[in-house]
Amino acid sequence: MKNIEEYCKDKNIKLTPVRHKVLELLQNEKSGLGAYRILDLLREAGFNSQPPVAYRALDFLVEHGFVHKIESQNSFVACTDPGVHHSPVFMICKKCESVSEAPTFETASNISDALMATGFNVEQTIIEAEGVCSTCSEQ
Amino acid sequence: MKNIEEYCKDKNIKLTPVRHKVLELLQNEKSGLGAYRILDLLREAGFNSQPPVAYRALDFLVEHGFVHKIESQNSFVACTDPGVHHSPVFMICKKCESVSEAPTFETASNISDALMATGFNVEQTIIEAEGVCSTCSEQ
DNA sequence: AAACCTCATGATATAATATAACATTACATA
DNA sequence: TATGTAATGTTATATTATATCATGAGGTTT
Repeated sequence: MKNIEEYCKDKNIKLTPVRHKVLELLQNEKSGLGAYRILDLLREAGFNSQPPVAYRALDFLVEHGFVHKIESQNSFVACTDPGVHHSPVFMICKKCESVSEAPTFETASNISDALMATGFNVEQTIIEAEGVCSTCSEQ
Repeated sequence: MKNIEEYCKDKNIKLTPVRHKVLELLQNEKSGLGAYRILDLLREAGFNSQPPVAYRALDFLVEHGFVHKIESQNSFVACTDPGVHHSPVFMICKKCESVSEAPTFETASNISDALMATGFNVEQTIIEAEGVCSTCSEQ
């Protein structure tokens, strides 16, 4: 969080209270949070709680790479490596519902390369793996 | 389609009229279709048009691998290789909106392997690439 | 044939996710 | 001060998806 605050100050990006709060909420969660769950938590924290409030904050955070959207869940998670451009790969545990970002693999960019070779010009990849995390597997 | 019809007959899977129609609609489209767009098309074709009708048909088709869901669009596309178990990789063109299924790459299963190596037990992968297709790139 | 089971469909309502549109405020700076 | 830009407030509505209970269609058992 400190890093992000500095990054924003440096780049003159406005991490306003509501944006800061949403980011904080996401950083405190291992699972993805839906926009309306975030909205509830904002309300509890004393913020205005109309849907656009949450969606705007999320748009901002996603746009700046501080948060990722998990497409298969319509949920959001904090980025574990903000500021560094990357193609995230997510591991979604169906037992404990944790969502974790895999350390960047060559294989992620290999997919892009393979698709590029077919003539398709990749701009962004969405990669989400569903399964059981190591902790849950051990039990 | 013929193949799927035979496959269903063989396995005693019921490809009812509404399911058949939804599959046909998707096979005639290069883009993904949303459930409510499908619903409209069903209505035009004289079918009952309440939401559960479309969702049930889609659930069935997805379950049997005849159709895939495009998570980043909440849309659906016909599978280009039905009956064969695979981890699809989609290429989504943001110009012409076409969605095409990439020929199966080693790299898709490499991702699984790499994640498995970290202890995460992959059961399913969702891989969607956004960009510009070869046809649109040439223009 | 009657009773029964299972799966599919019909029908209504509502939940969950997301955005459009326009008004207002806050702050930087010309 | 006034003017521009970005952020926030506010209301309404669009879009996507599911819960629930009723009805029907087709086999299977007795």
